[in-house]
Amino acid sequence: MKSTIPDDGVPIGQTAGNGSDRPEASLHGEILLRLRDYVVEGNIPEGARVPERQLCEMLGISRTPLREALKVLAAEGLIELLPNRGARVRQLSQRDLAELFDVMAGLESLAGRLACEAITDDEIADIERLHYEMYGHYLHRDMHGYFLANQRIHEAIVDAARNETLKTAYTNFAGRIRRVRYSANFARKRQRWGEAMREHEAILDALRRRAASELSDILFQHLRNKRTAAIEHLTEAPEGAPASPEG
Amino acid sequence: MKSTIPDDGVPIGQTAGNGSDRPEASLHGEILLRLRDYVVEGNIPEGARVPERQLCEMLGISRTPLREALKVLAAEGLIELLPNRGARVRQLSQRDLAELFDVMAGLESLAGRLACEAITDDEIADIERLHYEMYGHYLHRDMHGYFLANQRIHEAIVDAARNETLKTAYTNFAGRIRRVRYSANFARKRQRWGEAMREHEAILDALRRRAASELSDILFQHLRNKRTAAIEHLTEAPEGAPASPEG
DNA sequence: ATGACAAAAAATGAATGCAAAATAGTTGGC
DNA sequence: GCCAACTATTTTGCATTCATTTTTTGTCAT
Repeated sequence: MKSTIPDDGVPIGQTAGNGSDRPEASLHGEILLRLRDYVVEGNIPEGARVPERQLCEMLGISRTPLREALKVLAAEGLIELLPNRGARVRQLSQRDLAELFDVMAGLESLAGRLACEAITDDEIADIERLHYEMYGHYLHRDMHGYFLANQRIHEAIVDAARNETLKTAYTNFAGRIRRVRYSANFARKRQRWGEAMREHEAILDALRRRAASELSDILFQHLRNKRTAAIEHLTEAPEGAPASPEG
Repeated sequence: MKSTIPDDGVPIGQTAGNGSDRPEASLHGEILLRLRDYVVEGNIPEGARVPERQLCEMLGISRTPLREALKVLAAEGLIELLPNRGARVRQLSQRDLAELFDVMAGLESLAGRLACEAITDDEIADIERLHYEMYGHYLHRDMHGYFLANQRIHEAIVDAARNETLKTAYTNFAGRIRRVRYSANFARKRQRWGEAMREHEAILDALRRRAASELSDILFQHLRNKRTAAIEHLTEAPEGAPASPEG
């Protein structure tokens, strides 16, 4: 059965939709990137089993590099590896979600604190522009645009912290809750939107004054509120959630 | 100097000094734990190349599970994998160190904030006991005891945050700077010791009052001061530098 | 008909084998 | 005598193969 995978099947460079713009030499690295995206984007239902063989055929590689990639994804917290029972997409309990949001809040809070030490006026101006852009989306009730602008603002703050280690960790955690995060934003009632806008104004204000502790507080609270909204949302519509809390 | 290392060398179960108390079924998991400890404890000089073959013989396993473990350690940031050029123990630049300390500061700061929401009086009492124990070590100039008590206090705060995700991340980052962290504590001049004690008192005070934002600030500043001390220390005595490659 | 047991099938974990790349060692040219 | 190019050895990356473990399926007994 094995050799039925001809070379012409799916050569490595194919990277469907991925674009070959990412500089990754080794096969396992390539696989890692593709698999991570594949999982993060939600192509596999939560808790679903991920058969190695099937993925191998899909990616056109042997099991060795795939298993290496799986180990890394497990270390990142995206999937879990049950001994002798294969890989499953990690299912986030409500508790897990709450924890992740809090950690994200802590990281952004830290980013804000550090940003106050290093941010330039130009960077603040950039964030202001994003803020007004977001405000425009808010007025037009453009949910998607608002979401993107919002994300870019938070990214800009993390960038301004000038801490690659922080940014890497932030990106990692963000990946874990990406799906939920997005759908959680849809959960925003009008009222919460308004609150969020006011919070963002406060963020900008503190940033302009380089008030580190204050900004840290505001950012944490801002993310905390998002967390609440997200969890309420999932409680109401437990789409991918495990109905029975396991702990 | 070919391999010529007979099979009778070191069977897997040997786990010298490790003790088999850790519940890890799979071989690669066992390997991962042992390798991580091995690296964290500084058995391999920074920046040194780590040939797979050699590690395999040392651990008595084949390359496959070892390579899986290496990939995970690379994802954790302990080592780095150069394409086609093997694994090296990651060498932390001063910048990396500064970044890591800041992230640790952010995580502890977050831990303190969260702890204020959930900590019990008993837990605070525990921390108080640790504090007085630490004070005793301080008075007796017992550096090692002080270091351990100090570490336990910070751990207790992280535990009190009741956030497993945070704890995992904290442990991971702590592992990356463990060596430096320890030697950095030796760097403490008398004066810094006194300061640290006062900071710890402030931490306890804020914790008793459940003053989340305040505690968050104090913890961040406390770690920031440690960071400064550590980096100054390394600047004066760059011990871990790659004086002589392993050849 | 249902449950338990057993054998077959499939999947996972680890080892080995092979091709390509890198490093070391050597030779040849200037 | 020194540097460059070429060859040999080592090392890495991936595929394949082997050995367990799990899961499924089929049979039998109650």
